[in-house]
Amino acid sequence: MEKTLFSLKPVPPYDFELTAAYSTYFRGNYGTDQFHDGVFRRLLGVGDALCLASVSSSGVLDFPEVRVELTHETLKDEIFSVCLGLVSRVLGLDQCLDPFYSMADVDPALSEIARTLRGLHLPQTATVFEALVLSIVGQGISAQAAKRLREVLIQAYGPSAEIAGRKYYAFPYPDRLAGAGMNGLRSIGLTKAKAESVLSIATELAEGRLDLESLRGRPDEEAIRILTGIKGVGPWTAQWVLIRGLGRPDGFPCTDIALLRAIAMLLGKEGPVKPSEALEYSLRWSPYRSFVTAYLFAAYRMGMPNFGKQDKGKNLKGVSIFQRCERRIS
DNA sequence: GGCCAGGTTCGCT
DNA sequence: AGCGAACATGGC
Repeated sequence: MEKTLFSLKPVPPYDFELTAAYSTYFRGNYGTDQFHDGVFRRLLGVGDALCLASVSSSGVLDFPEVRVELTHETLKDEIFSVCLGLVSRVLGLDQCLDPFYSMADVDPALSEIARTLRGLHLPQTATVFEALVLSIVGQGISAQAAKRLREVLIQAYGPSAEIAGRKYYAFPYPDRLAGAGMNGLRSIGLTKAKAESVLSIATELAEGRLDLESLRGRPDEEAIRILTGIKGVGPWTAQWVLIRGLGRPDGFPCTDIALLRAIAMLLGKEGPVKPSEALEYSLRWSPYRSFVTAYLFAAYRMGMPNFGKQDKGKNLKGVSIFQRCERRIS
């Protein structure tokens, strides 16, 4: 194993800790991602090689810099740039938040959350395939159940490497999931419908009959049309792929129950908010609705005041990350 | 044990 | 167009 060091400069403002914590859903471990003691780790599949990225902050909010350590078995030079590109994508280093903040600053409902979470970028998956599969797996079940199912899938079929006495998993390649077959996918707890959907996508991808990465070059509406044309992929899933996989700024999964709850709280509504109402209201946030969605989820998970989940606010070794961010409100 | 969770499809009216 | 059922799992 070799180690190679790099330094990258994210677009400011960039809160490394907050963004890395968000990528693990404020739980320290989530699927392929780990964030402990200020170090974010993720095993990356590059071609037929594996590379562990260990990332930590070496800057501050408005002058951000991250230190990237790549652990690998003698990689070719050109592979490094691929790895760094993936790190940048996964941690959202290149996103510019300024236009979103300009919009949020003058929105009474949003301004406090945006200020509190200033520097939170939107973590993305390494591939569109990954976002799609993770979303399908998480359909219609609780966040806890989704986390568990995703982890089982990754650990059962993802390539792994043991480094410094610790085991890491990369996200499964399409051919591995295709090879798992219905039996394999059912056995980890997917419904028949989800297993069929994942299997068909993985198979078509592995056989080169489907190219999800090419969605990056298409406009939102077209990407949605193509995605929802896939069996098992509805509007909710397509919007999350837009946000998590394609890094688009204006995704909005208006049928998401947790998002609807968050919006109800944001607007101080007692009863449930209907998807159509949420969608109509959200138009004022366009074209930055992906950021709104993520910031609402983050606020919810961090247990911001009047935002539910107070008990879950303590994470990262019992210290509420909210308490750290709270100091920003003047 | 029942019901709701970060939905989608299919088969009915 | 709109409604209900089935689907697997986790937590309360």
